Amino acid sequence: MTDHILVAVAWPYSNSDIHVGNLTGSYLPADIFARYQRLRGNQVLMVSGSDAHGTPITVKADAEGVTPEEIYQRYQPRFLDLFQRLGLTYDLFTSTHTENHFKVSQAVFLALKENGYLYTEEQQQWYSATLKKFLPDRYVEGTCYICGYENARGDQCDNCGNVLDSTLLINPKAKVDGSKPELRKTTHFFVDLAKLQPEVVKFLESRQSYWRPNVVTRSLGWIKSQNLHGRAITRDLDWGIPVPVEGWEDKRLYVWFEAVIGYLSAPIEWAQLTGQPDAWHDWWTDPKARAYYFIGKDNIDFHAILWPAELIGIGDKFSLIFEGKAGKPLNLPYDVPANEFLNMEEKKISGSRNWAVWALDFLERYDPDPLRYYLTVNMPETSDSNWDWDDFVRRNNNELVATWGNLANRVLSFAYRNWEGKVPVPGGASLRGVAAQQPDESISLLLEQNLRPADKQLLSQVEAGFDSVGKHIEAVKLRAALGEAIRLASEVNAYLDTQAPWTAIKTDKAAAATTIYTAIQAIDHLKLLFAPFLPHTCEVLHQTLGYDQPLFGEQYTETHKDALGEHRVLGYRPGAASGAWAPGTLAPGRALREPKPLFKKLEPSVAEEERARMGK
RNA sequence: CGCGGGGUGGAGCAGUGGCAGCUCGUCGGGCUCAUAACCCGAAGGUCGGAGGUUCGAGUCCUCCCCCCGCUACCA
Repeated sequence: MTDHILVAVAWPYSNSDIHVGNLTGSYLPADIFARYQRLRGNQVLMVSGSDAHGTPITVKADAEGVTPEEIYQRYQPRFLDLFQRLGLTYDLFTSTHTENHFKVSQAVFLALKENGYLYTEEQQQWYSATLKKFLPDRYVEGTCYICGYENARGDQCDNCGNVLDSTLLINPKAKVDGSKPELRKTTHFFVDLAKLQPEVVKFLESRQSYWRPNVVTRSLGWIKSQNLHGRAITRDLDWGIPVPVEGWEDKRLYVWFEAVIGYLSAPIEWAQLTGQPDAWHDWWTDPKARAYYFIGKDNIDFHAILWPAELIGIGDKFSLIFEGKAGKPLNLPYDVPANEFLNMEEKKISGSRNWAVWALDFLERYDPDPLRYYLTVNMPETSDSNWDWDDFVRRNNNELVATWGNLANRVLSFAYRNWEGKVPVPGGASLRGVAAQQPDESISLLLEQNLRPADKQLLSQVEAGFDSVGKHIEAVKLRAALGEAIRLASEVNAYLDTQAPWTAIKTDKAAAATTIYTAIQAIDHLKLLFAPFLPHTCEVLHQTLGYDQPLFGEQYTETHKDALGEHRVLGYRPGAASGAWAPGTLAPGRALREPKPLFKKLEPSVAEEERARMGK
């Protein structure tokens, strides 16, 4: 039975590079989960894209005197480059600045409107006569009406820290040209969250038994303490998605409302690009499909409350509006395994103050798998965690290199040297007498007759890992899952120490052959258990073990044109992917490729150098 | 104030009623195939504090203390 699994990953704002905190918060756990589900044989669709709209991008564009589009086009290729190098296997990583996303978002807006969940209301906002436009709160500065600080921002005072009502600012000035703005009335659409609240609460309560407490208790607590109230979903801007209502040409959909719709628009775009336009329904309207949203804790409200509210409000109207045929309701999130934050050397990561490890920069000096390893064993699954350079070096050297990398290296180089580059035959039968491609039955018989109790015991221990590691990944407990895999590697090291094939080979080569066969078989299993976490090195190991077909498929980038221009996307095609989450049987006599160490040991001085680089 | 998360041997964490565990580090020993890597053993904790429920409590209840978040174009 194969399941349809939507892996929905947080959409990065395309106004800044990605750092290790972003990675461990959402992108990396999503990829580990997706790779595991693919190995399990499930139908995975992992989607995301860059959030090209919203104030952060226009602020940066204005500061540099370029268009928001230019900002987005600058970061998009850097995202794609990073995700390929780190092996984040999005089936589609696109952007919100596509014709498809515009249409899907507008259809969602209209569905909510038709179902009676939207209403309009007048508010007052600052308007600049010189710029001839409304100013977002952040574009207005003035004197704080609470503490008297003269350079307070429209949305918050940096001096007293209070959140401000921008219309009360004293001596307001437009940030761009210093002109004095005036208050004008403007009308906006609001989504009636109060009306949706009972359904949202019901949805959250139905997930309470298995969601992380920091996600579900917090969301329920928040709703019950203050109740949901109407929230504006349009703004007076010119960058973004037009409001699909006559007379509203000067307004755009508010970015908080529109960006999450990417989880729906990206699967639709993916379906179109792969020539099966209806395929997105398998993940979105089949109630058996499960959707997992990988996000950081800052996004919990949007994914656990507001997005479900939008989906509930859409009802079954989306298909009717978007593709002109009656449809079914859209699936609500199955799980939202939000992570807490990763701190940097005990202090909060800050992109603007450059207190961060930038992912692309990191990959200039180190390999991707050690980064994936460290970020996984340190993943902030239950509380904030900490990036520490000493700890990075220690864990790389003492766990990744020593326990797992060294295990593969010591066994494979021993086998390669002593058995003519081949997998030894248990019981020590002559290599010439055993064809490398035997029928499975004769291999089973050979193993049954020649493996000793200790060998069989080790193999069944490691095979149990497919169950135990798998269960942890399914519950999105990735730290525990990887810890379990490392523990199993340690078991194999202990087994080797007991059997001491390096001694046996001098007196009883047959016994040594049985031991090394068993160890290689165990490594072949471990390779799969580690594969979701360490895909690059496991792929190399897979080849060293003599396989020709890769474990995973391949990533690619493409450029697509639509009415808005060009956008570059990242994709994934399974191709010759052959990995499966199940113990295989290693053929005795199979030719190995020359083994090389999978990981590099790092000098302890690395930690000092990296801290110096950060200016600490 | 309130709400949410967290407080477990030197460090980082797991553990929702039944002899307190894991990884790293430390100390001692073994091995020498391996990237001075691997294996075994030991020391080290009154599980933030106080009270309660129970035959039995990190684990449930009550109160208290401490840290983090709920504000930011800073994930």
